[in-house]
Amino acid sequence: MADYNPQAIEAKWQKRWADARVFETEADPSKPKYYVLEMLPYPSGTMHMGHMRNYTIGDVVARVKRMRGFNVLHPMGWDAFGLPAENAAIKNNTHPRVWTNNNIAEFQRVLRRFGFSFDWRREISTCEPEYYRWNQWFFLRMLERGLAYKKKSRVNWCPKCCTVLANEQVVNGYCWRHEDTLVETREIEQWFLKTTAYAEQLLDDLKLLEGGWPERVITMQRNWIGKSTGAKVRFALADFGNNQTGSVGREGSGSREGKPPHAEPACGAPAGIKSGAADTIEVFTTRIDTIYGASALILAPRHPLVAKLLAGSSEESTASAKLAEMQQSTVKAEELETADKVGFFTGRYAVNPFNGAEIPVWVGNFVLMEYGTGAVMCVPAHDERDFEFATKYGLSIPIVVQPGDGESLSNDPLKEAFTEYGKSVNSGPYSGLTTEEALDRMSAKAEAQGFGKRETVFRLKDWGISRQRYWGTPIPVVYCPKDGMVAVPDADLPVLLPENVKLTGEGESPLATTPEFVNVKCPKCGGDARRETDTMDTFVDSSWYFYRYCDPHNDKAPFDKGKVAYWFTIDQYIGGITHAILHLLYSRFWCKVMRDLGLVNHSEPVARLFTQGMVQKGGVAMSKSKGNVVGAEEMADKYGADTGRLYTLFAAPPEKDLEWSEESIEGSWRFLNRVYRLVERHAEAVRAVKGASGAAGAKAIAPNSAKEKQLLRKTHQALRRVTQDFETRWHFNSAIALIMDLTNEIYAMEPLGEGVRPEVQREVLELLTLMLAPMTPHIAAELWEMLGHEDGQWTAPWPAFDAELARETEVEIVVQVNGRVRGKLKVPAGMPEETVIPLAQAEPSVTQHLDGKRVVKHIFVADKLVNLVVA
RNA sequence: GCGGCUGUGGCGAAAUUGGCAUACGCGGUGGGCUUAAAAUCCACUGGGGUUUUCCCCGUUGUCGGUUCGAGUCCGACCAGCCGCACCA
Repeated sequence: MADYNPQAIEAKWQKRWADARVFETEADPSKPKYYVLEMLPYPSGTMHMGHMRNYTIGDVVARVKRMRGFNVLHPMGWDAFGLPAENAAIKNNTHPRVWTNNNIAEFQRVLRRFGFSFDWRREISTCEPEYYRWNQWFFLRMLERGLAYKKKSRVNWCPKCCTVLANEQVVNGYCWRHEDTLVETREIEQWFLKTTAYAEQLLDDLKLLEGGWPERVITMQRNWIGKSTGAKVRFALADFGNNQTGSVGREGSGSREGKPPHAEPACGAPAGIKSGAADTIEVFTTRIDTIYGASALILAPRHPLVAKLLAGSSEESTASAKLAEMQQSTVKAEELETADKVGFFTGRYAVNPFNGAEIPVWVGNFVLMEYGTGAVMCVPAHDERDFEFATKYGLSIPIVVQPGDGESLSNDPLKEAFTEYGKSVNSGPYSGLTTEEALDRMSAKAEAQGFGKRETVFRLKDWGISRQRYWGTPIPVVYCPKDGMVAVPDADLPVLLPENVKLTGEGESPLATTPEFVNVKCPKCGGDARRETDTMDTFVDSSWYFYRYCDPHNDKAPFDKGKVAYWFTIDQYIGGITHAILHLLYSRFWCKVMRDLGLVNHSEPVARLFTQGMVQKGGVAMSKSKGNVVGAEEMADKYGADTGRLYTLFAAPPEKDLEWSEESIEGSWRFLNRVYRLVERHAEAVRAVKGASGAAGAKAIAPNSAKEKQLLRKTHQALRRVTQDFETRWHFNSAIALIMDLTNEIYAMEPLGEGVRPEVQREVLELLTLMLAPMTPHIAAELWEMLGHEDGQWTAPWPAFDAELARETEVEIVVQVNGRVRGKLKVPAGMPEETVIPLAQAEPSVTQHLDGKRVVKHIFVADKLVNLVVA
């Protein structure tokens, strides 16, 4: 009799699984498939129990599905490019590839020690040319279709990373990697992928994900894409080019009162509208219906027209200083939140194309250059921000919408903006229309007259993928003095990342200082040319990696279409909520591009997404930088992988954060020991039983004593509920509780030798180990073997529970009086209402509560409850 | 401000359709085994009573509603966490 020795058992079974190639799968259209995937890790630091939780959840799903007869694809790989490798390499004076591959080796060792059922033949590493050449290939396809383009633009720049960041990588104005580093803006030429070309689809297709993705993630994506439908409207500038107007001395005082409102012109553009772009200001609005209430136009401080407007204006001298201050104001999120609205009058006026009113043109710090047109019309009565601004600067606040429901707004004074829909008033010919009608007709008018058009704008921006660092995929483009920008031909891929590069971590891209990389012959003319030296954002790597798993060693194409068609879509994707926007949005974009390239036939890559909670210690997520990690390897050394797996499944439901507790983990360890001792105690008797085992598919065993009956009933009841917990809901913690409970029940019936035949013992103990198999596969396999099975447990299907054996023959019925429990009744199951009610009324503990009262009504729930309602 | 999630014992948590709240585990207390300890096995662990295989009371953040019956459904509020945030 040996004690439970997890280290020996785990090593033994991991070897058996590898030797028997249990987890290796091939596409096979004759079998139902199941693709379960955990987000690929970035190989850095040490693997801790936070990582392990993620893979454990996926592994349970993979193993259950395998037992259920599915052909399961469950791969693993490495998100191997990225800045930390480069920074570590600089610090340690080594090469990023060496650092990365060391980490990969360690990560792999730890994952193997936990017995995760990965098909390791499909392992990918994104920093290998056999992988990243396909990043380049995709890039070229996008370039051909205008989905990749280069443009000079104001970009986010992290001074610590020394590189550009995507909008998605800026968190509250700080770098996503450096919480303490403010992102700067710089004007740089860089490459973009046109995610905006798919904005509408990315938004619409979220509907396909409902039910399969967490509502929260769908909402975050919807907000991020940020669709607004409205109209762009051009306002002509009044008197522009002539600074001798009567505007002096009337700054900021709303529209010019002296002029009578223009009558709606019968046809053609209102007076003053010219088609030239230089003297018009275009605004974007979702509420064109409120345009008669506009009392100013407000431009973003960085709006290109501002300087022109100020030149020679009456306000030039004072405004220029204010403008300069505004333009370099902070990007810090916390300060932006609380910042006051500030602005100044430009000295210029614009003409409202609907009524000809001249309204002042202002500059305001709250108007964003990045959204819409960088200019807004200020309608203080019907927009909160405009209201605040107008109140502060004394702009007029005309009411042009009244609430539909009787109560009407009045201007003496208006206390807050009315931003809802209602009825138009003071809006010329549109007065009396509902907001919806006014929106429609006024948009039509603007289009007919040519001074505006309906437009949809998105908050989503194109994805900036250029990075001025070394450790990433080279962008396959060459610049030739004669031919200009030339795409590298497919046949020349991959553009290899050179190995001998001086890494300084400063300023320029390291590739730019590597002549043997930069200097190249032009693919078109053969003359001297220079390579692009930017590398790709690593989110490119992870945008399509899960396709590569289907066909990881293909050197003719990113993947075989047939293989992908078999395995996709991903049935279950598992990862942290941190990737709710970045990775998942880019992946969805990539999928749609691939679909339009004819490579795949679906629009969404991931059918179901599960976001697991984090593992915390001391209330904060485990991370190396916080110094609160529980290393996965220490865990395996101390308790074994099975205990680690069991505990992370048991301590909290998978979607919830889990606070690590060294004390609680002892409970999981004790339980596995308890199961081990139980099986070991009866293994010899069980092995002596001849004939096929029940769990292996033979007919369920018939009990021939009360004790056997009870034991089998408890076992099959547990099996029924555990099956449900695995299949219909992911309640691993309650599944484990049920198995613990069953174990306790069996202990309470010891000695089993008295009154329980060995074949019944076998049935019960086999089912126990099969229920544990997906969660703690090593000990389950060992116990399975101890029970006399020589083939590995991996061939055993998930057992079916026997409804007949699970059926309760005697039930306890709760008797309530006026909803309060007053007694209990032990009766045979299935007893009818007319029999139970008199019994309930006769129950001594109940009669005292009926005492002299009349039962006016009774409720009967079969086998469960009686409620006597008394007056 | 907007959107979402979560509030259950000393702690982590359970409770499929509204039907015995607190399963399972941790921690705690007591006991068996042992020369002793560890390990292990057993019992108890919301409060109170007592005739202890029994009774009473309380209880799921707060207040109200629906219902024979609410942790669960509805409404309002409070607290905490997360996401978005001048998006025109």
